[in-house]
Amino acid sequence: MRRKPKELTNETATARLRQAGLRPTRQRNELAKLLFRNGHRHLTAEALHGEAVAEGIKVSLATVYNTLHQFTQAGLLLQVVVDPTRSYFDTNTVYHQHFYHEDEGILTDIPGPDIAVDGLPTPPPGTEIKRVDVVVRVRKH
Amino acid sequence: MRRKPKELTNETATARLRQAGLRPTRQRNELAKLLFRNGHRHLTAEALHGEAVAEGIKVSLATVYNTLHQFTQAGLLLQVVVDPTRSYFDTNTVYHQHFYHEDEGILTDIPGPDIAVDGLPTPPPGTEIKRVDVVVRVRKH
DNA sequence: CAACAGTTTAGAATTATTCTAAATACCTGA
DNA sequence: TCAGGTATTTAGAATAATTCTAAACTGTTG
Ligand SMILES: [Mn+2]
Ligand SMILES: [Mn+2]
Ligand SMILES: [Zn+2]
Ligand SMILES: [Zn+2]
Repeated sequence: MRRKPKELTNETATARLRQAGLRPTRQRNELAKLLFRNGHRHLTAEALHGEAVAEGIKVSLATVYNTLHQFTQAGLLLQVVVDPTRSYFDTNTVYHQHFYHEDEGILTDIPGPDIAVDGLPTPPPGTEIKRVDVVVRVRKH
Repeated sequence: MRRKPKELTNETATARLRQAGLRPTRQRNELAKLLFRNGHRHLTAEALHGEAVAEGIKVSLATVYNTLHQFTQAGLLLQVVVDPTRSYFDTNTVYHQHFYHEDEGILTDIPGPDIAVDGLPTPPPGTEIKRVDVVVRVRKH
């Protein structure tokens, strides 16, 4: 049972960008390939930039930030807030929740059936719920 | 049914600091009085500093940061992470969850019986759950 | 009250992130 | 195919929250 390294071809990446309404540039293609090549990922802008540089992809940090935000707006990514010092982006855009490993600064998806949040009250008048985030903070013991 | 303005006396503040193992200085006393004078509060370092200055209390922003962290370590405050651009501190230290009003950048406690999170899996081996945070993000509609 | 450790502070430093505005790359219509 | 226009990229400056430094000050204790 080998995990197939679901490499994105340039064409697939381009198509995905187009249908998200984003012009497929070299940088966006490359970043999309890094982001979506294999399973779900949780990473920071710095981390993605480092990865790109390590693979010889020429892209500036500003573009990585721009791209992550554009992908987020387009629904290709989700931004996750767990640490006051940095932002994480999640390639898994279906509803799910997270473990945050405080020692290592690593986010992982909570597996299994979805977490249920019971006892949610009506939101304050004039407001609507946009999203419910659950973060389970764990530590090595 | 008037809400009594539960002002903290200097003595009460001092006592609270002592039993938290913190030396009761003028700045810590004043900040404690602002923080704990009336109901629960959710505020940023900048906000608390602004409030202090507005009331004529002489204290530097660095001290506000120091104090908020010391109070947090001592268990008098809880830090809440909901916005990647700033940290909130909560004077309500019993287990509870939050609404985050994204438009206004305001945190409020979720009232009523505690939220129940069902379906939490066992944490990854070698780790223990430190805290479960639920943030209900709301927006004006 | 002396003396020391703990605390405060101004200002510099750090870090993540955003902004600017100039150069470059896509895309479309001719 | 290509010119022209717009979107994108980028280096570097700017911003903003927060932390650090090291010198001055203050609470505590004997
Ligand atoms: Mn921050
Ligand atoms: Mn930040
Ligand atoms: Zn995830
Ligand atoms: Zn609260």
